Amino acid sequence: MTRLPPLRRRVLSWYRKHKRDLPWRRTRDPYAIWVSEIMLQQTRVETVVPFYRRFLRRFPGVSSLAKARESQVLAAWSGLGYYRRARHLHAAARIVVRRHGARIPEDRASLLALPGIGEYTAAAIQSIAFGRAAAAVDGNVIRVLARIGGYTGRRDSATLRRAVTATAESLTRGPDPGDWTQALMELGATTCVPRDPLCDRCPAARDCVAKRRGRPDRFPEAQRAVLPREEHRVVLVARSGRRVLLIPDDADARATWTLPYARLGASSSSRAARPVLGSGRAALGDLPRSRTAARAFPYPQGTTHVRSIVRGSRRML
DNA sequence: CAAGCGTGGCG
DNA sequence: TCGCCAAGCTT
Repeated sequence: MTRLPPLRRRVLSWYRKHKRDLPWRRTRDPYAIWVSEIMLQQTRVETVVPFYRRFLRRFPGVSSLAKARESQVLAAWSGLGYYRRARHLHAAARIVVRRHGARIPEDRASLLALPGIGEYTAAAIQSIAFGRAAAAVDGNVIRVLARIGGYTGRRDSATLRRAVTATAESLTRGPDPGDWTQALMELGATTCVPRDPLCDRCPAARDCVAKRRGRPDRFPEAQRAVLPREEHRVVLVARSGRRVLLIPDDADARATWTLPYARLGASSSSRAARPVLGSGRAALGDLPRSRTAARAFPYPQGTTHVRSIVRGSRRML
């Protein structure tokens, strides 16, 4: 483990040379960094960028976000997915205004108390926005450190997570905690990628146990496969222009409803044609602007139908 | 702690 | 076309 500090230095200098120019790397505003971290949960950088720009234009600070109606926040989030993140972010903004005088808290406990902020996001905000040493362990970090350390176990196993977290915590100590947090994730996102990692340009190649053993792509072990499942229900569909209203026949207030794109023969690329319809008793949303989306949407202008809809979900094998 | 949550990209 | 996965959190 005496080799870890040189490893940290090499990865940091690699990051400064190769990091992507991303909008949230051009600010030190904790609110903006918070928004970026929430959007980036389970979502790729390239997907987030346009949403991040629009969202910050629409809600430039925590106070404007807190003042907005939830429906406005959801509208700005529409198309990004995982809509609970938007509800949590909005609720958290109101808490920050009320309880913290509209300043993003710096300490771990206060951050964790905000809806939508877990261990990873709290540590990411602490290090990136406030320069505090905190180990942000996300999927990238698990993969990168599992490979470097040669740790076995599945990506979501408690054992692997513990081993990685211990290593990550020992590595946080040192200069520039925020850059370090981002460096490790950047390495995972661009070089130490899940399949076919680019070891010949990796600053940690000489430290990497998985590479030494061969087949670094085998770390961490594969996740279990999942099966899709469909539920068919009856809903009322009303459309006016690009506005769409869904009223399900029963009130599962927590479900997010979309229309049955799969039955239209839609390919994965036109899954984007699904209107985002929020959740609850009645769900209101907009059709995407693209021509493909308009073609894939079978409900004519100005009419009302009763159709079946699909709720996609996942189940372990 | 497993399940559920949206969407897009890749081989 | 299909399966897997991606800057996780909540219940």
